[in-house]
Amino acid sequence: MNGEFLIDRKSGIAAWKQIADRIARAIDAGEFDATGMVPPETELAEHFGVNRHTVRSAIAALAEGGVLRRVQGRGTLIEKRARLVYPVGRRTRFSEGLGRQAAETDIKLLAEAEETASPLISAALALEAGAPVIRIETLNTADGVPISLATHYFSHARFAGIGGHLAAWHSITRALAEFGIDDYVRLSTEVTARMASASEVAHLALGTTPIVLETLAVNADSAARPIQYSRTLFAADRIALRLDTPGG
Amino acid sequence: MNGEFLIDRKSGIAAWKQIADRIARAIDAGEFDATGMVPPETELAEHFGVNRHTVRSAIAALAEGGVLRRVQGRGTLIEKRARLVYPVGRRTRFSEGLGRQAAETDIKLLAEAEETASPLISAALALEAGAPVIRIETLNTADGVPISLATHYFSHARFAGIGGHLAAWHSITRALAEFGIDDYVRLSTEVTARMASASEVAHLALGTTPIVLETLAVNADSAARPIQYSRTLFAADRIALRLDTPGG
DNA sequence: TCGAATTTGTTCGTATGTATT
DNA sequence: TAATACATACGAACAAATTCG
Repeated sequence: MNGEFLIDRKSGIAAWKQIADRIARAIDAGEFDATGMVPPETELAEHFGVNRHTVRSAIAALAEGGVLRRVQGRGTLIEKRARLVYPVGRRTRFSEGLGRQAAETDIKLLAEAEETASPLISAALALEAGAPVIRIETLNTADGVPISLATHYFSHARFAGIGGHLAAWHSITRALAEFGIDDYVRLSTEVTARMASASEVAHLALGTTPIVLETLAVNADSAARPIQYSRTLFAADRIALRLDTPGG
Repeated sequence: MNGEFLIDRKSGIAAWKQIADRIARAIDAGEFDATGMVPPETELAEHFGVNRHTVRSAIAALAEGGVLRRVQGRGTLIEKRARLVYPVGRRTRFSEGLGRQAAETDIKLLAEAEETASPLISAALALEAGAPVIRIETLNTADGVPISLATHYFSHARFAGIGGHLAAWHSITRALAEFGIDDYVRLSTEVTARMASASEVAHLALGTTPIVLETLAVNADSAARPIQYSRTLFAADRIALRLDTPGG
């Protein structure tokens, strides 16, 4: 947490917010692991070149978000939360991905709708332009904690009624199995990051840093025919994507 | 760009900033591709439920960042800039990755230092705890545009003086070749996202959304011995990572 | 070429929020 | 708690440039 760059007063971001973000990032980087607590308010105030009131506002916001806990007379303690690692590879499945990191994972169906495919989606699914597709929105959780928010597209001609199967099975893999898909593989994954919208913040229960990792992925059946196009949002402060590139 | 979620007045983020972010994201999603311009200020003001001045502040920030261009009497035009796709896989090399997307790439040495390895780095490089390592900071550009900011760690025992070679060759691959490394492969990559620090914003020339994709990667020689541990930051609004999952 | 409509640019003033002392 | 400075946001009016019939 270097002090060479102080607070930008014209950034459109309040000073307390900037300080809260930097404290959160320093915690994330493990800078206070030795003590398990944040430096005293007076010290932070001097470090950032602001008044102690401002530091207190920052800490209050972090305490509100469950990142810190203030104890009068002792200091400001860090509530620990490990970042989960989500493997992305040829056989990516939400239900298996987190493995031992979570006791129980769940996929909840948020919405289902029939649409005509946009050019992007029809290309990804190898459908004719404007072909009917099923859009499915899911919230994926691990031990009750929201992990990701996904939008899936399937060909309507081939997967009519998949929403019902998903709602029953709580598993994409099993819902696809109802249509004779015994196995599927991931063809491609593209990752970007951005600020979350207000509704995404709400669904993913994002805290002080509403940043999401956005993945665009295409899955194919064993005959290499594309069957699923998905856009998935991960809470960036809760999840790291891991790409394993073994073999050779 | 739905209007159901308006502006959060208690978020610590100024209204103009929130609007700027949302306009930027709508542009990114291609919502204004039909006209190539943003709706008129009065319309945006009504849409977001704010005064026209506030919208103007948002647009001013985006214009400053080169996202928009205002023309009196005509409207506010979108400056197009395609997002580059950076492939990440078993044979990831910056000099080759962007391929036809850029005419010329360059790696500039920013700093070199000798350090003792942290537990994380010594584990990644299969070194003894506290072994001396070389830390190298580079700025990687494509056609003059900053793409990524990287910190690389190498064993000092094996790669003493690599900084000089890197400065001379402007290529990690060639610098490693000076030490007899004919080929190397990537073992793993971990991707997260976060807000950029002020110095990172400066190096990467980030605009209104100072979000970076952070990758942690380990490269190994042909004998599968780890030789390089790197942390790389990509400008999230300029780069998408493509995770290659070969085989099957 | 004219003129109305549209859209951005500018300048007042006022009120509120944020941060410091 | 109170005084102060500055950034933010709103409202109204008008100016200047562009478009289009």
